[in-house]
Amino acid sequence: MRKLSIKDIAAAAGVSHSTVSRALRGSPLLKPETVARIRQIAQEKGYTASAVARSLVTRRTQTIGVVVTTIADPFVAEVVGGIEEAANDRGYSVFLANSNAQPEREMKVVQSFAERRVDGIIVTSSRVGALYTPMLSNMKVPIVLINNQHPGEFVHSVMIANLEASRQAVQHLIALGHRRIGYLGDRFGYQSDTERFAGYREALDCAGLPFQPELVAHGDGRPEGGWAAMQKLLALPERPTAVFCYNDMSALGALRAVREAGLRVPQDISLVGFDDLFVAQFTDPPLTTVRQPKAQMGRLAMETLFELLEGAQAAQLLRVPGELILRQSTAPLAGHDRAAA
Amino acid sequence: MRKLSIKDIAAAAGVSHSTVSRALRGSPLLKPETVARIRQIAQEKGYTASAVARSLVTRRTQTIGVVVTTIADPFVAEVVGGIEEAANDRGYSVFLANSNAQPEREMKVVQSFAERRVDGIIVTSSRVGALYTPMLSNMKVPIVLINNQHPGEFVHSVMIANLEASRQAVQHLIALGHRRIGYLGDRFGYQSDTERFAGYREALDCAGLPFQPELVAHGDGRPEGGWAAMQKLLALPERPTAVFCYNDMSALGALRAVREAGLRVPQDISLVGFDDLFVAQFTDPPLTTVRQPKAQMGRLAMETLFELLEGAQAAQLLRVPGELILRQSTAPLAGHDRAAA
DNA sequence: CTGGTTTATGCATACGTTTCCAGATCGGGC
DNA sequence: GCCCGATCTGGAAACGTATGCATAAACCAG
Repeated sequence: MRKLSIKDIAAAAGVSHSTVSRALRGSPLLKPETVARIRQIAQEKGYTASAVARSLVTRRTQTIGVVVTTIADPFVAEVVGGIEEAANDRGYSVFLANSNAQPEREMKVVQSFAERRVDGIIVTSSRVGALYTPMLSNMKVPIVLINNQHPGEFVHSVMIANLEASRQAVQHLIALGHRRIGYLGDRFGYQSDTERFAGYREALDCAGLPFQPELVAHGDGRPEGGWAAMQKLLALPERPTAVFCYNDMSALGALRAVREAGLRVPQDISLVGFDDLFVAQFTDPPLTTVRQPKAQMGRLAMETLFELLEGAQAAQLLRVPGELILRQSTAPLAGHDRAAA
Repeated sequence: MRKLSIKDIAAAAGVSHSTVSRALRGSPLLKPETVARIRQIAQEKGYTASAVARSLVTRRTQTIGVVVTTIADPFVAEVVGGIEEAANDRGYSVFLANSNAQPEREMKVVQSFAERRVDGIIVTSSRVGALYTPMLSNMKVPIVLINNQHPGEFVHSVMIANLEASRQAVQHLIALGHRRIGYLGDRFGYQSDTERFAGYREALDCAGLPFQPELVAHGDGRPEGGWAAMQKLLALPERPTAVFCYNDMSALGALRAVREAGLRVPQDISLVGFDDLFVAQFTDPPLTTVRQPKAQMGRLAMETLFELLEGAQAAQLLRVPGELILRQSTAPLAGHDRAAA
């Protein structure tokens, strides 16, 4: 038994297939009773319209492609949740594809999106650099990047306000009396690392604290790298009393390194993360961190895409503020009277 | 400038559009040099075939729909990662949709999948019950369920071997000398809860331990519910010395409740979870739990779907084993000599 | 009753592919 | 030189929908 088409139900209703098409789309040209009758019949027969045939003629698929490094990353998953929700609200479906941070794979999935004629594309935390953009921009669909890791002005993007957020985080440490504050960054030179580092520097400058290069260490954005980087900082002749970590994943590793060294957080060392992953609430101690409004960033990206699809102007770059979440991994410097800070 | 079609490049090559179609698909009918020439031209002109037009005639979209409760759930995200990977390996794209555990929304997205003519559907942790299946089965596409929460034989599914895994987890506690072992379950009566509870009972029976109803409490599968349920258990005149939690999320709440009661895990109470979420490695103490091979379950579901798509028989029910991961939230019963167990 | 509007419907075409069938070209055996 | 088969290519129809245009029916004013 073939899937039924508009013609089958046209035959059943004794009208032309154009009439059926109009009835189902709710055209005002038709007599209301005709519309009702046809819909009734379609319903009874269990007819479901073919979006693919529709797309062929309308040249719109009501579909967007989302490429992520890996959906298993909790940060990414929440962003995608926001995207999907916003898309679904407007009748769009989303294609999801993992790039696994491999440029060639990212190209491949974007190619596949092009063949599927998605109306737009959202890319999160792309690590694909300059070679990337020409390809993206010569396909005719609008593209929005979320927390893009390589600077570039040509496309639309929504990003966390890295500099302000990290400045605020470090200022929090300074307010607690800390003077030797480490920065645990990412060794790959991504934009978010660069910007967060800049915020760290700014906070030091504002407080008149000297920048000490030996207090900077680089991980890989994951617990393992954070662990190794933290060990270096702990091995310093004069170790930092507080460390601002590039992201929560690094902070997890850092936390472990501190504990393994027989020290306590926050009594011996204060730790701040970035992202506010779910896990941050459940570490020991719960992690002070900068919250990124992940789902909202997803929604925002989707809404930007909608504006673009409607031919409207859209902001080239949307910066959303982070929020410092105070938990128990930060404490006043031992022997420091907070009021005196 | 319109997107170019097969005809545009046919004109450029001085052949018919049928020939172009064959060249691009790699038909053996064509002279190899013709194929090469046409591909060359298509390449130069930046042609990308339209999957939607193709789908219309082939009646295959090379597309599958995945419906999840919410992609923000880390468990789900990993499963979806496995699905996407397996799909992508074979040239399939995946539509992702959140149901937010609302039946009507789940219906809606499945409807939308039907319109898009997906070749198959995968549903994870569906909480939609019986009313659901007729609809699913009368659309003609194959469906596979992952960890379905309502029993039913009509469709294909892959599930974790709940009973065996939970029996093993509880036996671990028994081996540690525990005798008063609590079960912290889910109050919604899902299949996974039922089965895990059965495993708990079996383990008690095997060890000749009495089942004590007061040692069973129900949460909601999330930290809040686990927290509340654990408080009840702690308030017992004679509290359990170990608790097996239905899932890691509940265990997180339980952990917090224990700590708030001024007790220590595992010295005062041993705790076991289920799922092995990422967070389980980073709690204090790290959580002993049953690992579900999430990505693999996703792959398996996808592969089952492929078999179905090829018209092959496929197992109605695939059970994958869990794996007990020993961490630091379980310890021998205080004053108990393990060797004597 | 007639002619001109308005209203409701049907016809035909287009969207961009795939694929069946027919036709053209070519080489070779007789 | 002719015919046959093999090899390659083109023509045309089909997939299921949307929509511009033509047309039929109904209405109303004169």
